[in-house]
Amino acid sequence: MLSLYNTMTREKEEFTPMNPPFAGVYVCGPTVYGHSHLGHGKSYVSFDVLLRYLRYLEYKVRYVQNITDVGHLTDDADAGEDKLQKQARLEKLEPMEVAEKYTASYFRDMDLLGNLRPDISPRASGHIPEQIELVKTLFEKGHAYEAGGNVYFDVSSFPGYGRLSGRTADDQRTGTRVRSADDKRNPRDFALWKSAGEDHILQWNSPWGWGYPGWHLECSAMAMRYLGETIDIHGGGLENVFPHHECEIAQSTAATGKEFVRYWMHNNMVTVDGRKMGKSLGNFTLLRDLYQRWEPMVVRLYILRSHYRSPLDFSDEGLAGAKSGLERLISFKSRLGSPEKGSASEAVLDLVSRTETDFRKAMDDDLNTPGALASLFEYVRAGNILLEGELSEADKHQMTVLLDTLATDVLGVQLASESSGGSSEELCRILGELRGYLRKNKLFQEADKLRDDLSNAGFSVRDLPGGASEVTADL
RNA sequence: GGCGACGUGGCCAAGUGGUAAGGCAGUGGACUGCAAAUCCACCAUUCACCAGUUCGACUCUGGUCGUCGCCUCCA
Repeated sequence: MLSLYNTMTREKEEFTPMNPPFAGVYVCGPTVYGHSHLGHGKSYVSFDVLLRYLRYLEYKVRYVQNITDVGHLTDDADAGEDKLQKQARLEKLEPMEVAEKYTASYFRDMDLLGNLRPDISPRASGHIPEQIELVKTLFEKGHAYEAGGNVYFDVSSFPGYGRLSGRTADDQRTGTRVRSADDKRNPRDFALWKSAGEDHILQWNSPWGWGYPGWHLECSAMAMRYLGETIDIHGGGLENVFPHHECEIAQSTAATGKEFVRYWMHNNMVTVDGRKMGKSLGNFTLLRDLYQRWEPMVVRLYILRSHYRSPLDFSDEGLAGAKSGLERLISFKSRLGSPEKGSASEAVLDLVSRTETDFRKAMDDDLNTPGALASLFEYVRAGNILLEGELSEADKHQMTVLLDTLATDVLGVQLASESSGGSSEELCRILGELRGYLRKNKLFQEADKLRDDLSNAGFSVRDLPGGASEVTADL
């Protein structure tokens, strides 16, 4: 039974969707004004694993993840320039060109990391009518007011405000670091709709004049549009608990009178030397840069080696460890080969079922991926021992199926060495034969030179029992 | 100041009442023409520190120290 840590209750709770087998998942997506960094990677890998595991458990999941292309301001939620517009100015592009550019970049980086595409990736700018409707509803129900062309949510009208983040009314040092907009009745009130000046390119007409939606609004509007008024799981980064998710709860619940989200999930940060990796500190590493030095699957495994609710401290040592681990998994997979299906032996059946049980036990416990990986590595060792002896094709097939299911389908760790696909695979075979021939004829000097040359070119050589050699591309 | 999280071997990281998973690195051995891969063995009497509860605590309670996050935008 899968249990998930719910930020709202601060407890692990058994997960049961509202309408099984269907499950609705909404995850806060990126604001597309820059390339993705490792922090985005950790976040979206974490939720990708959630999705994959839910599907493995045979839930019919609809996964919605927004693309924020409007309304996210550079300062606090009520002031400053639109991030897209600012980036557009810097790059001398249209704001929507910026959005397209970085949306494409985001998907490219996530595809490489092995994240499945969301079922729906709604753009905030494409859902302005839904957002306006939501504001109208809040108006009608007495939760919103207009001031100076702006529309604000009246936090005092919603008693549940602060429950998710544990913040009560007087907690915040308002007015010190946050300069409140003058026309708000209460500093805690947040913008639903902002009136736009002439210099604001991204604007739409509304009952309150030309303007643009507040940042928090889009997630409520789009989540409810595609997943209904109550959604099963809503995920996002820890830093969004307050104010973003708190505001989402307020505006959604106030509008519908129904519970907005049943399980709130938040993933922890990537840190660098113990400090949060983030745009403001400027200490972020772009995924596209990381990929120059490490295979995307190494990065994915690196992320999976820590729990999603723990911080992940960025280090080359960690990445190197992940790389060795990935090589071990790949090597095991390649030892198994591509065997024919059949009926497996009891020993293998036993190992397979034991592994799957351990794996599921870890995953059921709030997606404990380090524990799940441990079960996989134990499986690899046991499997390697079995491979030393006689194994039937059916046995190998059974073991391959399990490895593919757990490592690749559920954890999303691709074990095929794609870089050596196609014609280079053929070349590797020929070079392997050559080394085997040289060794058989005791031409060790030549054989070793071939190995060294291949090594320098990024290929590994492995001599197999029986005199043949195998050449594979390094990660 | 308020809210919250965390502190486990050289590094990373599970475990939350019954006496420390797993990975990486390292050491020794088997195998090998030599390597690599693989396998075997070794690698925390101890879980920041101090009290307390308990037959028993890494695990519960209280305190101390340390680190970090949120309270402005950030996954």
